Amino acid sequence: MSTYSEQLGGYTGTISSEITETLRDAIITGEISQGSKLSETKLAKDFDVSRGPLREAIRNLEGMNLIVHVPQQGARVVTLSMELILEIYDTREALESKAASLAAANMTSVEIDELHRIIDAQSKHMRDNSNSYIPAESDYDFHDTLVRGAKNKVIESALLRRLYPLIKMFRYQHEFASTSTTNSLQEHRQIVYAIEQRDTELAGVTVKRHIIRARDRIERRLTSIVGDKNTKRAS
Amino acid sequence: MSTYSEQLGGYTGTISSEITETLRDAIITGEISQGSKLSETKLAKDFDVSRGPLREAIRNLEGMNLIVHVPQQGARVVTLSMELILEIYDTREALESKAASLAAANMTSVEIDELHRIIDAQSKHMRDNSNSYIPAESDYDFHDTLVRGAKNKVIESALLRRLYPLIKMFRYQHEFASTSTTNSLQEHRQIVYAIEQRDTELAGVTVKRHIIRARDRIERRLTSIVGDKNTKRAS
DNA sequence: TTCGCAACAATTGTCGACATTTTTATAGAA
DNA sequence: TTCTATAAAAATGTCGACAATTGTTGCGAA
Repeated sequence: MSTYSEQLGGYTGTISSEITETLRDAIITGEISQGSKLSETKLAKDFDVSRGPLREAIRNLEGMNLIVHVPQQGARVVTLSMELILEIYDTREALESKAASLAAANMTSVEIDELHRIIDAQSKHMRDNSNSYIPAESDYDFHDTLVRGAKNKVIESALLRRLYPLIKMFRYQHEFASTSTTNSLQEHRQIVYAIEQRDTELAGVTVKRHIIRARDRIERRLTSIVGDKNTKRAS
Repeated sequence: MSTYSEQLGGYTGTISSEITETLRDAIITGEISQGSKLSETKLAKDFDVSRGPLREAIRNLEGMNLIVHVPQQGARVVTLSMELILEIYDTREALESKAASLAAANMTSVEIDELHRIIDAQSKHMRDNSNSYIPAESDYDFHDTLVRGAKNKVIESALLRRLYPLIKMFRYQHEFASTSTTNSLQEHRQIVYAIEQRDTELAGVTVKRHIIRARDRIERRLTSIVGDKNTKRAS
């Protein structure tokens, strides 16, 4: 649950760090709704702390792209428009496919074993609950491990710290919590295969396709609801 | 000079914003040296302000990846190891090639004209000062315009706000301020051509190659100085 | 000498109050 | 009614002081 907040943010002990995590979860789950204003004075009263740590927490959330802070106007929870979601997935496509290439070159055998364990668990889960979905947490585990395996701290923070929170927020609130079943698992297997072969190019294109497919599913699903907004797309 | 800080950060009037810009420039130029500690109390005295705005400024700089902040330990200026520089360029390769693809699809003709103007200026500059280098500012203008043309705010902030400051810092302090001459200009022309043709794929690979070449130049130059550290590479 | 512990100094975290700006509410004129 | 202008209210920005943690220094014991 608090996996990446401990490893990446390094939050320890401080009040602002606890508030950061609490607010983060509240935003991701939608308990604090999209677009709503985060009043410093009000939140300070709610948490019974001074405004100092609260401002720090807001800054932290801004670093996760979960809120947008406008000087002298305050902070608002990000609004997940369809346009933004697609932009996020385009960005993820670029970063995570590169991460996969690097992972194929740099992952240790121990880390590859970890990928196998995750996939096996997913496989078992689907045998047990026939034709079920991959649990969201397990899917995150897979991608987390993949990204960390790239051994590139810049890509890692761009993805795990700045992009994934938004993706989690979207999935949670749109009940995309479950990724599609058989196909995704098969794609995960292909990814691990490519990495195992140390085939950097194959790993890259396989992950790229994996994410493009997710993006397209989302686009189809959202357009069927929202109607036909103009969407831009390339490559 | 303060182009992107006004447009992206939206810093207006506040003390913390001014301090942010001052410190940013001091870090980029090396006036504050890499790895040095940023003491809140000391800096607050230097700027003659309280520690509040200063902490905000430090957070802003953290968002630009220019400093690393460790809770209960303070903030340090980032250290541009060769490893980090190469990671930055790998990340840039992934993001900016994608940005180019999107730009080929989404750029307006006005923006394409802007690219032409920049290139023409670079061309003129090289005719006038025979066999000179492209000025750093002009090179940034080109890439800024390209990235903005993608019409993807997520990629835009990842590049302009979080990655470019580091690149500027590196170039400035290593006197890479000037990019290589004839080749780079020719590559810029190829990029604009691909965008003009609305060829998303070509635009992507052209930019990718452009950045890979820059990365390789840096790697060769740094390894020749530092010696032979193990470097990882894929694709 | 080297290690460990205690007292001290320095730094970061937190707080409450004041200053300034933004927003809202109200009143008056077109 | 609608718009503008003014005043009140609320929110953010900033400050100085205190609390808690970290890092350092110096002494004494093994």
